[in-house]
Amino acid sequence: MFCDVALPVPLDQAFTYAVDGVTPVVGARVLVPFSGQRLMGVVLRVHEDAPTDGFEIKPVQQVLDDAALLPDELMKLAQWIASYYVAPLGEVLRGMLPLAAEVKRHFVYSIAEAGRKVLYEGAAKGSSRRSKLSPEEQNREYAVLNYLEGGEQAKMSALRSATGANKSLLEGMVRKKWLTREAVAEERDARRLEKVAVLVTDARLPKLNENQTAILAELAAVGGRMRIRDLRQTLPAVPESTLGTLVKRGLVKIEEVAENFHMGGVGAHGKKHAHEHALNEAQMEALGTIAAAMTKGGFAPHLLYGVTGSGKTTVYFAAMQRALEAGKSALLLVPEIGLTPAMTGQMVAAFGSEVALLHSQLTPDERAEQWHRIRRGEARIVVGTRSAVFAPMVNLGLIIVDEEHDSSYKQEETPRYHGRDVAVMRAKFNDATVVLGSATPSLESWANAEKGRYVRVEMRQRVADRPLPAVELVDMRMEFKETGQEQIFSRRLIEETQATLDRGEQAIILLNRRGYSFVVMCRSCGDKVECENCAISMTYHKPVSGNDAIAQPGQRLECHYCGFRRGVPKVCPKCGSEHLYFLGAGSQQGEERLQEIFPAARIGRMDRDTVRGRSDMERLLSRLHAGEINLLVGTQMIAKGHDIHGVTLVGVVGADFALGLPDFRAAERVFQLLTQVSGRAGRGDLRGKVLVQTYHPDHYAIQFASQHDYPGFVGKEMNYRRWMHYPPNAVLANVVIQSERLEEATGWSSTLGRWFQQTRLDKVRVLGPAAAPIVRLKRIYRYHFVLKAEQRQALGTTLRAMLAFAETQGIPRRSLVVDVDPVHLM
DNA sequence: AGCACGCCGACT
DNA sequence: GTCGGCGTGCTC
Repeated sequence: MFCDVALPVPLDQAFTYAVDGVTPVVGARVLVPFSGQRLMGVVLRVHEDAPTDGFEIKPVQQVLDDAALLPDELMKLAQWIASYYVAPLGEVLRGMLPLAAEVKRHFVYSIAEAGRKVLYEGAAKGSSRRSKLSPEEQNREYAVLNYLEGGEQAKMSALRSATGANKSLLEGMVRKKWLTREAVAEERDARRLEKVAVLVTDARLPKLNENQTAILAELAAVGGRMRIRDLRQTLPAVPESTLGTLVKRGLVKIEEVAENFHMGGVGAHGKKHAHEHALNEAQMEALGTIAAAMTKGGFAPHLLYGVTGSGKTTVYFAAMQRALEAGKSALLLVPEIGLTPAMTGQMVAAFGSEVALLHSQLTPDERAEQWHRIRRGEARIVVGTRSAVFAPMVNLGLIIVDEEHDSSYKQEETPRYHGRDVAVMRAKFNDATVVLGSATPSLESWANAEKGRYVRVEMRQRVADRPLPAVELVDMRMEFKETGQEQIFSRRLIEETQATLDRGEQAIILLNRRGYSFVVMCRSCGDKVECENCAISMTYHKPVSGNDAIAQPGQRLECHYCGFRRGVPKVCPKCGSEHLYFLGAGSQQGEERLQEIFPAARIGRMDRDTVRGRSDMERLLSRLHAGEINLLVGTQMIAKGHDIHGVTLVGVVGADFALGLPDFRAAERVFQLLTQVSGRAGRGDLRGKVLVQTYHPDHYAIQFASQHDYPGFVGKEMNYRRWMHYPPNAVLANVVIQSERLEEATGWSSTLGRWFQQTRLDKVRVLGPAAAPIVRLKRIYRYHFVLKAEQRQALGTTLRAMLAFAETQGIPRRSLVVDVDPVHLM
């Protein structure tokens, strides 16, 4: 018997192993030897076709699961992703399994012939005397040989604690052939165990003392079993030994079970049981459509277009509740869990222990634990970020993708999948209902609804008939003409902010750049201070003292792409001039200016420098809710779904700079950002107002956003996309050729360019090669092609052919990044 | 990717 | 003769 195994290596193929022992099933994990390593892979096929090629067939070392760990539909989904995104299946599967934590990989060492010789013939002879190693290290080597003399294998950690040997010492001994080394990998159960006291029901009750009775009564009261930890808390007066006595007398037994997940750090605050709130008419209608689809069963994709404040979340809750009532499970995808603590808090409040949270801040153990809870059917409501789309749901009935337009659903490393699109495919494989929700749907989803592929559900009104905020545009060109100077904040914005604060209301101001100044420029040569590793201007971060800003880089210039930091140069690094000046205001400078303008305001800042984790976000938001902050400045983080009732003014500064970027999605991005941030205003009883400072007041993205006219925007933007053959009216792939050596990157690019020209491509247009918009990133030079096709199939065929050709040219696979449906072309 | 293997130059 | 640093090529 043989089995084909997908391994987490960047190779587009499966590997065949012999099975001599337990035969694994498809979807089970196996441990196999691979190029001197031991890797965990997933079985794709079990068969009896002896491979014909001349390679050696190694045996499977261990079968880790006796049943398929990945259900059939997830295996299918993995195959689809591998094919659609042109990614190695093994890497796709690795991304699906959280179980990396459960396989420990390490080396074991044992003594070899030469090592014994050294040991027996003594220190005086042989090469060791001439060794460069210090006497101390030589002694360690002997200690290692001594330790292993009996012929046992030992792990590095054991050798380290016994002899003080480190890795390089052991590796050196392997090279001298004193030791042999073998890769091992073993499974471990990532779940923590905890002890549970279980009442033995059929035991005859002997005479008991008070404490013993108390324990038995407590156990009986809660149904016969209880965690020992809880028991101790409930009966603090009863000594610990009493339980032991009961066990000895056969009245209670102790079981070890996998510990239940502890909801660390998520307060179950927020509106309790939001799903029970009365829905308004539009919400009822939306719920009705979704629920009907669930009842009917089968694949049913929906686009829920609801303006900001229309109460989409409430509909999600109610729909998930319906799924539970129908005995199904439901999956809610959100862009970033840490940024919407209210949503997760409400989920936990509403569904309690049925909820599992999956997000990037879980440790591998916690992730594995959640995964198993879901797989066992204990958690039927799952809330998570992108990769939660692979949660091993039991009886999945509903998938909701909140803020489906959000670009954080796109994974920017292999496999470069889009969480929203995978969610739709998953729903298809699972015969489930899928709901894509947004106030600003992506053009792709909108087009799918127009074509009738998705059912469109609309909620055009805010809850409680609150009006959408009035939007006023401030023409910054006029502002400059009239004031004669370049200021961050216009007179109108200052005036309105003052009025808002005077009324005792709150204002938030979006300043969509981090740091203090995002460009340091030389007046003499015009060059900007660039990162050493990237073709990117460095951002100036002003040091602050004392206040609540958290992340303060020690060096003041920072590259936002690779993290490189340096001091502010005294003179221009290129021409030596002393005339360096700082351009462009970021959120940090915005905060400083606002404090100058409004000395009495209680200002908070929300950006990646002040918000690192969920707790920072929660603290800022609760201060805002409590009114401790009445003026909040921040980057687009502030636009994400927060429901702050006291905010009546939203200011937008410099959000339109993106319109100047060479990016076909620029208008869409700006429209989304303006709409989302405007949606933060007027969510309470008071009417909201939005002031947008812009240099492009006539641009359609700005105009339609100011009129809250999504359909108008889409109409215009769709024309442009059609005209230019951009998605959703064409399919796109970005192919980046990268190398640390410029000559390689350009050489390979022109090789591929020639191939594209010579090959008669079927209905695929190739643009390039050209320098990527960021031509150097983290020391790597980048060139790219953009491929456009009418038909997706033609695109896939071309990409695969290109990869095959690249292989014949000796272009390493990892130097080619294939991005299907890219969200940006950087 | 990650590992083995081999070649080279430096050092003893 | 030994050691460590890379470039290359392969992985069932």
